[in-house]
Amino acid sequence: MGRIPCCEKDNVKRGQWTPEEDNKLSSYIAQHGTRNWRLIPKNAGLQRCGKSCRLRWTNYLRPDLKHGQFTDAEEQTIVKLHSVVGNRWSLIAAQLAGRTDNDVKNHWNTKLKKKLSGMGIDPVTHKPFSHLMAEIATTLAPPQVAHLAEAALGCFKDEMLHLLTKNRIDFQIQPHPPSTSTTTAAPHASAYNININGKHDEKEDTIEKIKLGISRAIQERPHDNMLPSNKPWDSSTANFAGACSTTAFPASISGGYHHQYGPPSSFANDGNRSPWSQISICTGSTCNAGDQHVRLHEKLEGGIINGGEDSEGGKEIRNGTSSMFASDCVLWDLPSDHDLMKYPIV
DNA sequence: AAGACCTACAACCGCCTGCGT
DNA sequence: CACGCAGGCGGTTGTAGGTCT
Repeated sequence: MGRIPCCEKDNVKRGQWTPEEDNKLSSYIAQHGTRNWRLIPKNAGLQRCGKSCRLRWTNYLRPDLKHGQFTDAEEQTIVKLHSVVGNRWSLIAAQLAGRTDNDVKNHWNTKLKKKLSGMGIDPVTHKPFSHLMAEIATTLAPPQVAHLAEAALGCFKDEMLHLLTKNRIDFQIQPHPPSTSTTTAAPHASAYNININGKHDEKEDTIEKIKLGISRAIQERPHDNMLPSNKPWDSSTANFAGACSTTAFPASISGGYHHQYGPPSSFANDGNRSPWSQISICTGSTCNAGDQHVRLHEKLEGGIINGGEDSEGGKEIRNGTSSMFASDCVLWDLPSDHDLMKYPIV
């Protein structure tokens, strides 16, 4: 036995709301409030389903809603919370004044997901792709690794291809030049440089390069005992379960979050630094301590985030954002033996 | 200039949960 | 306790407007 529909579908209008309908609904709610959505359309003179009215009101007409662009701080919050609670959009939206779950969900699906992918972070697990590769490599014997790597490739190949081709990034995986790059090369300790050189559209070639990256990751896999046994991505749910029982969960969330993305200061609001650049430099294998870390900050801020061109010819991909270029630092940043362990996940 | 393609966002759908009877 | 209903939620689809070729 199916569920009784919330309204007779024959008599209700669907699709886009007109300004007249909006006015009717708004003025009715202003006078009578939002009790009993089933009656509201009838009483307000609308040929709409009560549910449709409720959605229109909560997602669009409510006077306390913000309609503009999401700010950096809001995006930060979304990513943080998503890393802990997953797709609990209403929970996330509750932490953002004036934003609805629908807003947050749409923003995540259209922008933030791609942004994270572009930075080499898996938007589902919030782990760097290099971490995933390392996990594959450390948990399986060689014959299995090859198969699983293929499967993993299948999982994010499409997304990567989309990013690579849409944004016209040409990934040229090549060994570090022997010594010439000490001052000019990207200051991360990856086994490869990844150049972003403008137009290049050979998908098959790209797939091959990704495959090469995977096999390289397998070859260079760290010893099994080098990966931390307590995986924050596994425990994050548990953290949240505990945190949820209190009302102070945002604090708990921030605690859990920097486990995955680096030191807590990554998210401190220190002036004009883009939170994205900070995330990107602290992801898994990318983050190298000391001078290299500092130089990378300088590089990102001076040469790239400010709209410049870095010394290797890399260009900012999308006007005004650092998101795609951040991928230069982390995407296919293949794990060398101890690279992954430089910033053990506490 | 026109069609194809892409993006962002509004709206819908169906399931789940909680509450009143 | 069972049932029915309203509201909430997350996933998915539709579409308008912008961009690219």
